[in-house]
Amino acid sequence: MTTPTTAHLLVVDDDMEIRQLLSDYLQQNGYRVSIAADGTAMQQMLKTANINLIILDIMLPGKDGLDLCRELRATSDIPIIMLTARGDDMDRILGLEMGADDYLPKPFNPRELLARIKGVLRRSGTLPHGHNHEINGNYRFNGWILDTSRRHLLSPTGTAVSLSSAEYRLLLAFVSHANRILSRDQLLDLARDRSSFAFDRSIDMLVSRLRHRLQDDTEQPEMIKTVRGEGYLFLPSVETVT
Amino acid sequence: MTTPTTAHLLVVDDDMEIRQLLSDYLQQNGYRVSIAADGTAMQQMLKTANINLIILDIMLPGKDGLDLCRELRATSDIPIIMLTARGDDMDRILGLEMGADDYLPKPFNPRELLARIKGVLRRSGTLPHGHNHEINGNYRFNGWILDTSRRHLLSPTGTAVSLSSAEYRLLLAFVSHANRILSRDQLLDLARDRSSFAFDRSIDMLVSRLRHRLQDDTEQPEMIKTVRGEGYLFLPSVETVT
DNA sequence: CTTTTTTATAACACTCTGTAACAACAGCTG
DNA sequence: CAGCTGTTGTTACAGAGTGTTATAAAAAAG
Repeated sequence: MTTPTTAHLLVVDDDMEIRQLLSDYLQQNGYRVSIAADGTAMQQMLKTANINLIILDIMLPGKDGLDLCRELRATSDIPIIMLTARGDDMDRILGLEMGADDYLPKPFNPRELLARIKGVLRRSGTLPHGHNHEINGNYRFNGWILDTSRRHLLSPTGTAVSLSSAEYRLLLAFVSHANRILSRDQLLDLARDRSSFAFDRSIDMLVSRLRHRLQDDTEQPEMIKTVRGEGYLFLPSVETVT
Repeated sequence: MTTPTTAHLLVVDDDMEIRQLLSDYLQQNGYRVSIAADGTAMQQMLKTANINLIILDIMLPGKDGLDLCRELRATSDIPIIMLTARGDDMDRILGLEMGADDYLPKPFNPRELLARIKGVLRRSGTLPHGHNHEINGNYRFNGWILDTSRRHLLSPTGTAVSLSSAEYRLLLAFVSHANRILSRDQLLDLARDRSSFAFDRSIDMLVSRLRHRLQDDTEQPEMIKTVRGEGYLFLPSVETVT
């Protein structure tokens, strides 16, 4: 590898040998690498280090990788590459759309892992980690502009649309997690006031109000699509503007 | 279920009633089933029969299920599904660490047990399974376009056709496994909501609804053809578009 | 040709979602 | 402080989505 990189990876696998092997290999290729044996160790690591990408084995003792992946997605946009056993039920896993950014069946060629890591980091724009509400600037989608400094929405025709504070937080959650199915619980985590413990159906109401602001049709949505039994999906491709 | 299988299961449970109930139910669903009341009977059975999968109650007189599981793992790779009391996460964790392949809390829906059995057998490489979904991109067939990022369908004339979630998942299963006969069970695995354990006949209904969306004639199908006794076949050649 | 098996679909039951209406509450104004 | 305004969660109910049952039609078997 010619280009130096400073990305910090976290390898989560219960097999010590694999953990060490991957860690060594990735370090040789210029990455900073931390390791964790299970979900709790992973959460611990995420608190103390600024992780750019997680490599997550789907088979883990206790909570499995799918659960962890879903939980992570509730609060974070850190890219995830899932490792699965070959011959495993990949169809099912992919169908679940847990929000992993890529999948790699074991056993794999280490160079392929490297390629995927590069690809995922490139696609994610190597965003800084953390909760969602940190970007200072504007988001643009379908001609609309969400102004995060003024907490303000501009329609494609340029007129200002006022948003209540809950509507703003919800829209921010959507634009910063676009093209991914978000469950009601995840949306509550992302959009609600810390102090409130709302019934998760209250998100429906908020979505309805936000759709109305965006003049989005429920039946043929251009922006917020309902995925029955799973949650909501923000369709437009979102551009961050500074 | 209709697909024949020759897997040989061993049910280990000290409760005679449960043993008999499970045995009957699993046999009705095409499995060969043997039973054992405790660890010694289990070991005896393993010597005399070629068992493909063990369903093991964690609560047993004498040596309990965890011990048996660990002993088995010392000498054998036979897949194990553990049955335990609901809500006991400790058991689940211990079971998985001891090498169980899956875990099912009692009381359970018998169909869920069937689903787990199928899943474990497939993962263990005993049964074949299909290829992978593409994660991103669109599919084109007969002029139709399935847009996976927006989860909707465009007709040859360019009009948007809305699909329900289940219809979308079924169509995705078809286009990503085109020109292959897919059994009802396979389609259920690929298309069902992960929390539901439906009868395989419910696929018929879904196919019927999807055909209607695609304006496909049942008698002279251009897309979804029925293969009597085997399942369904997606006829068009599918092109993946990015 | 009759019987049996399998499939297509209508009808139904049940679940999930959209939203109107209302209640509770906060902030503002006079 | 009363009264107004806007926000936000809850309740209620209509309507859409989905699995099951029932039944007729089609295909295979006898």
